[in-house]
Amino acid sequence: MGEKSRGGRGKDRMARDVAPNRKRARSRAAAGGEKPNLPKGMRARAQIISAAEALFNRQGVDRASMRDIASAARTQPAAVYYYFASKEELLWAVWEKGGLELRKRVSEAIALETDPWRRLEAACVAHVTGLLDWRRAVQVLFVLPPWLYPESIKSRVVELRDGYEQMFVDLIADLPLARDTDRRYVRLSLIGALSWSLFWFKKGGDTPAAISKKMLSMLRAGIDPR
Amino acid sequence: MGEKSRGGRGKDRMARDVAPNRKRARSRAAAGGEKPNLPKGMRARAQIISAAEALFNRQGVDRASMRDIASAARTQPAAVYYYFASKEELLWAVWEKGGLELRKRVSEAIALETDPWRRLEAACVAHVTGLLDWRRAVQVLFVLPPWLYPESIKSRVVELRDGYEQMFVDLIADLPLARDTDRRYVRLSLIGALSWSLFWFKKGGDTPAAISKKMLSMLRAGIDPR
DNA sequence: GTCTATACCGTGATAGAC
DNA sequence: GTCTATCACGGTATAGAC
Repeated sequence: MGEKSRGGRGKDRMARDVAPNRKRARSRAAAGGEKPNLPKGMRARAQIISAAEALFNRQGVDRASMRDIASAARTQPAAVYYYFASKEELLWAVWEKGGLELRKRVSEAIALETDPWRRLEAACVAHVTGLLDWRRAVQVLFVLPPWLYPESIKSRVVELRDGYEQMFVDLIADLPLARDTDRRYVRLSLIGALSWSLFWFKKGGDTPAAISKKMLSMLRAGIDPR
Repeated sequence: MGEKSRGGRGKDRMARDVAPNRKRARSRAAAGGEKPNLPKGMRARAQIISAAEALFNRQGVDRASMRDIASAARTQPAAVYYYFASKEELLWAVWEKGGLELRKRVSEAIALETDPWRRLEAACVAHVTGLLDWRRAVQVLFVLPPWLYPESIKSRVVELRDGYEQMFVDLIADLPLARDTDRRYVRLSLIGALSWSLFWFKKGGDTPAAISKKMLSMLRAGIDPR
């Protein structure tokens, strides 16, 4: 996908931005009924995102073909291209959805606490729980190395991730630490240790919540008995 | 690559194992001259692995085509297939080389130390230094989530990684810790935090060695001043 | 908005001359 | 051992009827 544009005809027609779903939900929304069943277009769109989410995760972005995605969403490839200008845009839609969802989870989790350490713990639990909740999009976002982000959506992805991490920056800023503690490294260590669980987690072992709590408490107390 | 076998004709012809390079280096080696310039075959083989290493890392395994690899190695695609039965076998060769190399680095680093904490620190430094040393194969190995390992080489890859991690298991077993410390989590936290640096490291900031030392000392001492 | 049909082309892999 | 030529497949994307 990146700069290569394999398949498809011609050279680079990726950056087009079709966005047909701008003024969605007119008739029904304007008429009063707000949520009940989504306006047709949005329903299909959501289904496609959901199917893509699952396939991107299971097979990796490159191996999941638009044909497969369409088929899993019970539509035709052409329908997918009606909603998304390209595979990269579809990927962005998946990531955005997942990122915002994870962000919301964390943000709701910390809203319930006031003590800085407990707030951070709640955030960690939400982070890992969200990540490990199988079949969800966030994984791909967190697991793909940044230098492989498709060029056309890179800036948006980076912004999304930065926004997410900012929550942790703030949480760690509130901790009562020694003056010379490097809070940046606290964050990087913590997020690294937690997120790495993606690579080794197996169902049947410790729960995501248990993992987070153990790791945070280790980092908090240290492991050297001195 | 995984279970899908896209491209290529027919269905599944991947698991073949050609290995023409079994009894390499006869004439010259038997004749006495051991190292000077490698027997032709090995030289070409090494060049291909090296090119693949770079491309797999830069573009991701799926986007790096055998054509590109051949071209970067200044050969023809068919020549690549002379040395490697399939792309997956080439990937394995790259990973094996990188994994063994990293292992060697760590193992040499700890040989110089006797104190358990210093040994661990040396290992961490070697680990991160090896990982962040740009253009090197280990990255792909560490960055690709295990569920995306190609089926045909999965067991070998897992074995390679396990062997590597075992060194850390041993190092951590030697630490003088409180009886109730969960050493498994020490390892997972540490390797996670360290390896995650792949995702955020930028040249110009802290060196790999500095990163490792900071992270280890944080985990060792804890961050809560109490 | 959705479907059928298809264009175009890069991919992994092979055959067979040399 | 290496090269030329090519195969068959399936990739992304599109055109145009409905």
